[in-house]
Amino acid sequence: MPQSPPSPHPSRSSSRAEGAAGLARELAPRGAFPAGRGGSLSSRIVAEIRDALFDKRLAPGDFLGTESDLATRFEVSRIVARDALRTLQALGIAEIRMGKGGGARVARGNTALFAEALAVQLELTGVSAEEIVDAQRAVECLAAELAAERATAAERARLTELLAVAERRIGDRAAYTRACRDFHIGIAESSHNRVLVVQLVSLQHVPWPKENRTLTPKVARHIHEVHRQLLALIEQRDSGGARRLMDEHVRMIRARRSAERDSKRSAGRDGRESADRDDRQRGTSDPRTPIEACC
Amino acid sequence: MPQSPPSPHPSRSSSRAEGAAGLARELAPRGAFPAGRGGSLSSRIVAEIRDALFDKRLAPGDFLGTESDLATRFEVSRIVARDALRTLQALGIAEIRMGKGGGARVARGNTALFAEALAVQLELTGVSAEEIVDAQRAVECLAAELAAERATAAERARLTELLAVAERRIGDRAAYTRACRDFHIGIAESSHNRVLVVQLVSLQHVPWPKENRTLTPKVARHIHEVHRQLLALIEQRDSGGARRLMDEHVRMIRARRSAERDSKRSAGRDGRESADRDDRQRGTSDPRTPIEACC
DNA sequence: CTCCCCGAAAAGATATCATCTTTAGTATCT
DNA sequence: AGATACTAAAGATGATATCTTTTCGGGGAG
Repeated sequence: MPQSPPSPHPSRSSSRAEGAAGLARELAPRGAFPAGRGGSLSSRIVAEIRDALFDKRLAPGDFLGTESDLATRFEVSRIVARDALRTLQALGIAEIRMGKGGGARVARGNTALFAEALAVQLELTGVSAEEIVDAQRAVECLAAELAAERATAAERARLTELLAVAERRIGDRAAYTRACRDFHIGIAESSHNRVLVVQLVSLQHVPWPKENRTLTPKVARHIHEVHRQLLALIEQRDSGGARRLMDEHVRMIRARRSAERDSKRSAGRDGRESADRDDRQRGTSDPRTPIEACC
Repeated sequence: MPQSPPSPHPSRSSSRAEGAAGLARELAPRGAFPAGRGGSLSSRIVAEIRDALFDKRLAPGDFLGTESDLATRFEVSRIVARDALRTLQALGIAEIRMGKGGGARVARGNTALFAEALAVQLELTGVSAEEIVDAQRAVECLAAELAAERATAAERARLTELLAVAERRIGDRAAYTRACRDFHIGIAESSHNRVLVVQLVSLQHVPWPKENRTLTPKVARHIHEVHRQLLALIEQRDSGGARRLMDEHVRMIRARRSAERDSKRSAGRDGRESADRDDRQRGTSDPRTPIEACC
């Protein structure tokens, strides 16, 4: 049944032909699992491809083959290859396209996907809002410190722009919260450390976007002032000062959140303002107050 | 140490019957996607279950059903249910068991799985060792600070024990590195912040364990002395001091790693370096210098 | 240049067999 | 009679084969 998998079009789509040709020797099942050491067939394919990635025999953008290709290459059925691709896709390793010229390719880094993975894990672990905000403090303090040391002129200009955008949003709670979050992420990006960016985005992804009730215009103006000072410290390359101010800033956010949570709890069920559509049967002592994206 | 907030042991069979019954009404496809808003059928099932998790209609340990159950409930074929379960499994949301009484259940938080997901993303993004160590600094500094504030007597005793174990391992590089890593993780656990623990474990999972050439007994004794001081500061509840010392400690680790990397490069024989076509970020730096678990 | 058609490939469905795992039940030994 | 060990059945995933449907891309006709 296998209908000539190799060498479809030697001339056109060079990247694809080249990638597929390379894979034929790079990705072939090495050692030919004799008495199958591990679990399922699909998990072996996943392990094989992941190892190839870590060994740099695969790089983002490389063509992995179609379902049929992989099935032929690993001598399994198409469903097994499909299972493996589903897993690789969920892990963010593979991107799959339908239709002619489609197939699986090694994905580029996908921050959003990873952020969701972290969110899931934190949810499953059942962490509290305080734990998340504290971790945010860890990440953002260092981000501010490094941004002060390393931000380029272009990045400083961008932060200035983000700050100006946020100022215009004061008054609109949702919009200001978003602008505020973008400013914080901009600082993380200016740190030239992508790990910090990923961690920060993840943590801000955990709490679903919600209304921020204590974010009055007065509070927003105070936050804006702090952000202005923060940017000034970064422009002065005062890494210690930026770090301290950010520390204080996030501590304040934490305190406001805790207060908000407590007031909500004590206020009880007076006005049915919570847009939660169903009262959770499980939630007697919900440890997880929904918190907002940034400020 | 706090693990699994609710649901200690749901006594299996009851949990299953009850869970399945509950799901019948909790997890049924709501709204009946008329003209399906997006994506494949399996991705809708995944989204449905993930949303149920974030909405707290599902909790770790809940029974999700067998492949056939899901196929029936969502009115799709078993293949689609299977695809969805593959994805949920890869995302760490579901655990799947074979055999009688098997099926899919909502997973407990799985740090190892998540750590690997982070490793994959960092690999795909192509981050440098420096970025990782810097992020480690962010996490560990706050961990030390919070540990000083919150560590219980039992946790302080455990740290003392871990330190003693490490001292006995001086001389054996691999064993000392492991013991050292355990001490650092112990500090993170003493912070009572599971997010920090997850982040730290993830970052230490990224670089695969390797030899640490500059970890001579002399260096190890110096590290041990720093650790001893760190523990003393934690026992004195000097959070600021603990944070500063940890900061300095990780900076030193970073410096040692960079020096190691540089010496390796200058002494290095060739390198099939240029084979990588996409020149990674930030100039030259060899993107993945193998770095060690902890010290 | 646009529209339509065709082919490649994933998405989905159905049927069937293989394998694993738990449970129950029986037989045997003490 | 009771405890242990072996065996069989049931329930579930794992895997294969063979289809139809949907989606995407490209090339050709108007």
